[in-house]
Amino acid sequence: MHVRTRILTHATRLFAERGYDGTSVQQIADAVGIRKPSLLYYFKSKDELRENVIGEMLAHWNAVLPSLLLKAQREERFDATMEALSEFFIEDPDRARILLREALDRPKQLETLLREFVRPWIDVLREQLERAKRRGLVRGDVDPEAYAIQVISMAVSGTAVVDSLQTILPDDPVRGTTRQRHVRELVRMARASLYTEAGS
Amino acid sequence: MHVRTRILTHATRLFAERGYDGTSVQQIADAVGIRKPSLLYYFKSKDELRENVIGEMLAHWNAVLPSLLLKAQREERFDATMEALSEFFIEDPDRARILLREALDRPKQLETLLREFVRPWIDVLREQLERAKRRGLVRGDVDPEAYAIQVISMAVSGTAVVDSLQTILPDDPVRGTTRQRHVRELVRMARASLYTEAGS
DNA sequence: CGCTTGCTCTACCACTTGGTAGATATTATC
DNA sequence: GATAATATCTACCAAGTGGTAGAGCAAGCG
Repeated sequence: MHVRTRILTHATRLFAERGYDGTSVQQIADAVGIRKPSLLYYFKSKDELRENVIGEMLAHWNAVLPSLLLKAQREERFDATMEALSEFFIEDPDRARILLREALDRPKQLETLLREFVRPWIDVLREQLERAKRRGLVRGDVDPEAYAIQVISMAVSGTAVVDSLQTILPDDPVRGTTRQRHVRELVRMARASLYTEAGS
Repeated sequence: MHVRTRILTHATRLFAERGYDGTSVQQIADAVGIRKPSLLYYFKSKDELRENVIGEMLAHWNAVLPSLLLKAQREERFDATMEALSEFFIEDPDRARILLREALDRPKQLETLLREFVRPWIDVLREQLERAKRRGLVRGDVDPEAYAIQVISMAVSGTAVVDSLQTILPDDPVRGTTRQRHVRELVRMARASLYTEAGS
């Protein structure tokens, strides 16, 4: 694996764990096993490194999501769309943590990214839901954009903070682990609040 | 207003906005209008200041929540319990932002605080829901703890990141502002996914 | 008055921060 | 083998970090 990639891997992990301001270039260099100026040879500033970490995540988003979402669209299963969206974060909690940190630290910049990378898919989902409403499959009082945001919120923040949840949502012999209980309830709520009797 | 209080106010605002690592003692002192050593006369380290900021929030939690929650309990309206919990954060977004930052930065410490300040109320809620399930008012497949966490997640993270949401959830002449749409959908989802036909 | 207590300040400290200059290797190309 | 491009290093920098020492000063009290 090339040095540049190794830097991105460790930077992603550390930014997710301690945040941008909580991580020094020195610590990242140490983790990779190189000197600080060597790191700054590949990324000429700490900020450029951060942009590339986010860029990598978004590239993966664009590579993975479309096929999942289009499949859900063909099958007219709207909750599957939401599951696919959530799966992206549940699969790697660091993605959720970095996204959440960006939302807190740089809300304006994040808005620009959301416009480009998330908005189009929300539009697709809205059209699906409006059609399904007319056929009586989906509740009439659903606000599609707000619904999508709430489900993604649950997936992102739940995934990001799962480490603090053990006390409140303990492992249970019949209900499963903290994470299993968490995801199962997310899916249950998303479905139950979306479909009419006819639609479910 | 006394100096100590003013320090706490500005520290809360700045920690919420830029995070603990992203805020220097100097910046807080500047905001208050005093010199750095004066600040450190009241709080003998930056970490002690952080602990007091969190302590203030938890004190307010303990002062405000119990009456709201017990009222909801007497009326047997479980969704009102969740609304009361959410209201605490929606009322002041800084609370949500600081809580979320603590969850990301210090998950283990937060777990201890949750055990003391949140767990008891979750237990109250669970008993309410189990009773209501037996009477057929609440869906049998609800996982009470997981449900509570999901609703709080939606309130906290939604409130914390509302500044990034304008693009995806724009103001709408008929549906209202971003925040109104967001809260309305939260309440709708919480209710719709909780009650049976008989219970709603 | 003299003395203490509470508060705010100036001046300073050791250390870390992000970043640069420039020498030195390593590798590929002719 | 000479040369050029790529990569990694040592040594350094100015600025900022959290924190301390201790002087000054005002108010309250005997």
